Amino acid sequence: MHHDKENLPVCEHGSAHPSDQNLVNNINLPDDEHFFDLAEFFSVIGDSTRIKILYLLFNGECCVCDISEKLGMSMSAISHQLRVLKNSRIVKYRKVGKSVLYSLDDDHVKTIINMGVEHIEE
Amino acid sequence: MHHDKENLPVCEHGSAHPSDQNLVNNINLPDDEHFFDLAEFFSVIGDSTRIKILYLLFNGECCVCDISEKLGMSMSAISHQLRVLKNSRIVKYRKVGKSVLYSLDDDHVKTIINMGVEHIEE
DNA sequence: TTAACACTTGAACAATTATTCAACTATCGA
DNA sequence: TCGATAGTTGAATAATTGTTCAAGTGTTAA
Repeated sequence: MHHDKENLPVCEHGSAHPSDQNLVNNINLPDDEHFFDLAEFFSVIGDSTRIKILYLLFNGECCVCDISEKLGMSMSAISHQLRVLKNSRIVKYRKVGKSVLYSLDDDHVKTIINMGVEHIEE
Repeated sequence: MHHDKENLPVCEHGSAHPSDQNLVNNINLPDDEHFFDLAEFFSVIGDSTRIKILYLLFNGECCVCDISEKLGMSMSAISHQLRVLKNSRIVKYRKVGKSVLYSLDDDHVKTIINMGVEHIEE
């Protein structure tokens, strides 16, 4: 769809790959779905609002109202983002009276985000 | 800019927060810049094409041409994405003759991506 | 039952972004 | 020098996406 095989360049790997065994040609990639799912997971974390929400949830479960108040954003905006997090099974929820309490579904995410912090702080 | 404080709901935390010490109010958030940088880092990883490129680079340095060929995409598209990865200091490069060899700048990223794999595989 | 509250949802709009295309630089071999 | 190769870059386009707005659901207290 977005590419014509005939127009691809043919690299001769002159000085870069001196031997016959070209490393990159020996790699077989996992299927596209694997990369798509992986990219989707990281792009869900890759949003300021959603990272802030997760940061709040590091301290325990929290209702939509409190998150909204703390982040200074509308409940609608937060609710939309919580749905994205829920669909990726990063957060879960339970209903208590009028409130819906959200919490992390998995401690994994906390570890991954903390590694991200280490990277940007170099 | 995108929010009117007066319109925010005032949550009474009835059954959800029985005690006086409302947990969420005691959390003080890092500044926006911190979350912005963190989100940007994850969104750079959160793209199929860029994850594929990084996957190839897990095996060592590679020229733009080979990446382009292996992923079945134009050199221009790959070059654009390599720039994004370079700007986030996720990859580095060196020039050898006509080629430009890219490689991971940091083993950190490999670990983070592998943790992402663990998450999506549950 | 009524009103207020907590939250969700779909549509619309604005902003971001990935790829393509065309033009460009730089290096190498002849 | 000339042509071919490897790569970069800016503009344009199409697709995705975050927030707002308005209207909805369901629960609770009066």
